[in-house]
Amino acid sequence: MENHADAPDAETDVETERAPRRLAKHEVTRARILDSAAQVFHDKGLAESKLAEIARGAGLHAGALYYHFSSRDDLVEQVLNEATYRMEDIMDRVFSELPDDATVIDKIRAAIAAHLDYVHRGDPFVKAYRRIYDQVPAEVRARHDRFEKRYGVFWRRLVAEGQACGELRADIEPGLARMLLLGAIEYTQTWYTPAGRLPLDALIEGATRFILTALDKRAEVE
Amino acid sequence: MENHADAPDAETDVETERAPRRLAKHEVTRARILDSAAQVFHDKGLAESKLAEIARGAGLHAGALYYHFSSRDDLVEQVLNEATYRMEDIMDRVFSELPDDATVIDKIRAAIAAHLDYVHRGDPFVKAYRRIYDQVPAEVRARHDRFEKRYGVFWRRLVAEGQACGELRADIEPGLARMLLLGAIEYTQTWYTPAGRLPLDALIEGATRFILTALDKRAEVE
DNA sequence: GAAATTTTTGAATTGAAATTCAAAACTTGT
DNA sequence: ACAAGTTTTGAATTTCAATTCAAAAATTTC
Repeated sequence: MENHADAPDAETDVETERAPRRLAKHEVTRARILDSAAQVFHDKGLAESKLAEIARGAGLHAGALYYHFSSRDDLVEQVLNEATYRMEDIMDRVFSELPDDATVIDKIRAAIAAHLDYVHRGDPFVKAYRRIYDQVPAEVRARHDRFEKRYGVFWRRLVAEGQACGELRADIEPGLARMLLLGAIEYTQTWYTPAGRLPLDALIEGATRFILTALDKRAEVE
Repeated sequence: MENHADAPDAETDVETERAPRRLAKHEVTRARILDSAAQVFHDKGLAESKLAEIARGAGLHAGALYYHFSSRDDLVEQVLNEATYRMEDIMDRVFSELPDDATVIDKIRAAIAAHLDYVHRGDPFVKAYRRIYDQVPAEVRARHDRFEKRYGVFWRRLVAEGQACGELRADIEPGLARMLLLGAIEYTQTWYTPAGRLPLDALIEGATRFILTALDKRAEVE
């Protein structure tokens, strides 16, 4: 009995020896399972995602998953964790690349673009996260709220800062403004697909214009 | 179990011209099941909602549901339908009450207020709808999209009309503008609770200001 | 108020998918 | 190349909730 005959190319990397220590087999497999899970979660949502399919995507049978994860919920949680790390990374990177004299409006513009770009084009984990977040068992979600909160605070600070220095209108509470703009952005996940008639760049530009006009001090109408 | 303590004019059964006909028992029960389902769906999400619990909320056992609905998915679909139906109803009413010379901006203002009010002042169907919509089996969703689309078109027309007559800025595609503003509104359901520090009126006012500024011709900034 | 009809019950069945596990297949160190 | 450890298999088991159904209860009809 051959072990996975048709499974993903058993790549015998002789010269992959580089800086980082060669990963143990179980680490590689675990990563492959997580990748597959993120993909399936994103495509199907949580309820329709079967362990058998996730395993198949990783070149394994369902039973093998239990060598790496203690349960389905555990696997779900690890995917969420991984997504969280990556999203924080992304935001950090975006901000560290901004010039020192960037205005608040510049920062918001960059953050909107980064969010939309990663969510629609980027990392499968981030996509999966947004897709399944409100479907996960309450208990798992509770353990993740910490991160959610951090992301919310990040946006709220940005808005408050803009109001304080007069770039943004001050007649909408920062907390409220933040939720409204996040709503416009997050909701794109329910309707937008980059394959459609609207290119991602156009989405980003339109959304940025919409949100910045809503917030800009100079735009106050009444 | 006494079922009808209050039996109005029993004599006038023959004339069915005026009074709304007395509902058949199965109609009443069916409505009770739908109410209970909406409640449970909203509280627990789709995956965690068991038929037994829904039945209990309606004073029945799980098996009885099958007298009224052909399957769990059927029940889910009826809840979605009812929610959409109610939403449209409200919108119709709001518009029919507007003065004839109302501007597009007036109409949008009224629609935003109606949507938020309805959704947060407690119709369980609308709440349930937003909670479970992206968790329903693809097949159910597909059959339901027809309803969903009508509501979307309604908003899109409004925006397009406003652009055509010059009240709204024309540099954001009407379809896109509609989804962004709907996002800001719909997303409130994931974070807003009327019991919190922000009164519903303030939410409505803030959201209206945010959205109308984003769209108003006079607010164009760049 | 008895027969016919509608509705509900409660237990049994089904089904789908998660989980377990002993044996088999691999990998690694010496 | 062998032994000791690691990982995967594949079939069997468990779990849990949807579904079915015959009989009972409630309701309507005549």
